[in-house]
Amino acid sequence: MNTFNALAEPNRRRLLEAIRQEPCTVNMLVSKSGLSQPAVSKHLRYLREADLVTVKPDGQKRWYELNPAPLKEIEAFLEPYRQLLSSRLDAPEQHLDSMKSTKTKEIDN
Amino acid sequence: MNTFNALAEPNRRRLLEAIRQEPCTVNMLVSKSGLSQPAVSKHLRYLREADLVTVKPDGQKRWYELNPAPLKEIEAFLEPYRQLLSSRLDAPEQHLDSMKSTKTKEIDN
DNA sequence: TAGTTATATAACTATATAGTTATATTTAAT
DNA sequence: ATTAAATATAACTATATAGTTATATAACTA
Repeated sequence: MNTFNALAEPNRRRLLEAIRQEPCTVNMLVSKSGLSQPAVSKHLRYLREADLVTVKPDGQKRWYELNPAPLKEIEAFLEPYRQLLSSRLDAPEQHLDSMKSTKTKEIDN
Repeated sequence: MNTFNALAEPNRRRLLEAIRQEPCTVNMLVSKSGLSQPAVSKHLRYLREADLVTVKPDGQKRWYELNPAPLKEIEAFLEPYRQLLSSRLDAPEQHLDSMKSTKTKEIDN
């Protein structure tokens, strides 16, 4: 599981958010997320595979901690888009191509 | 298709990269990517659904252009990780006591 | 020792999706 | 009018994966 895929799943992002705030055991994450224990364990496996978390065994508990390093890849990907984001973006919603429900195709070329 | 999912697929990231550099027609993207035309069209559909690209019809051609706005969501997600990235990252592997200063540790089980 | 707790994993189901080939649709060219 | 070109989509296959329930494993506890 790579970084992008690991972040693609919303529950996984939430789990990572929880782990970012403080190291968590599986049961803590079960409580915080409302997911079943196997579901959490499975997500944690993917997060481990993506190297986004590390595990510290402590008796029966496993403390999951954040490893933000792989997020550099996302940062790197986003980097070239950043100036476009800041220049184009702050101007509120210029993209008038919302021809979602209308068939009026505002084509000008 | 949401932003995270749209970026999860490597070919789709490559297509977006190409479109970022210059507006592209489908055939241009087929050439650049080596994917089949239906595969490209399918990826473009997801990118459209994620609002990451817009289309400008021009005769039989469709010019696909970048809309970076949805990337703000990724930026927002990454934001809280950014200081961790810069501080922890260069120094390899010592994130043991990252919670001892301000965090209340609420171990409840 | 027996039972309980914490976590992981196996087996399964259901869904999403990346690719394919074939075809439809629209526009351009003859 | 035909034909060709550009693109989209349908139908299909194969794979990944998010969830489930049941079970395995290891560590604690009485």
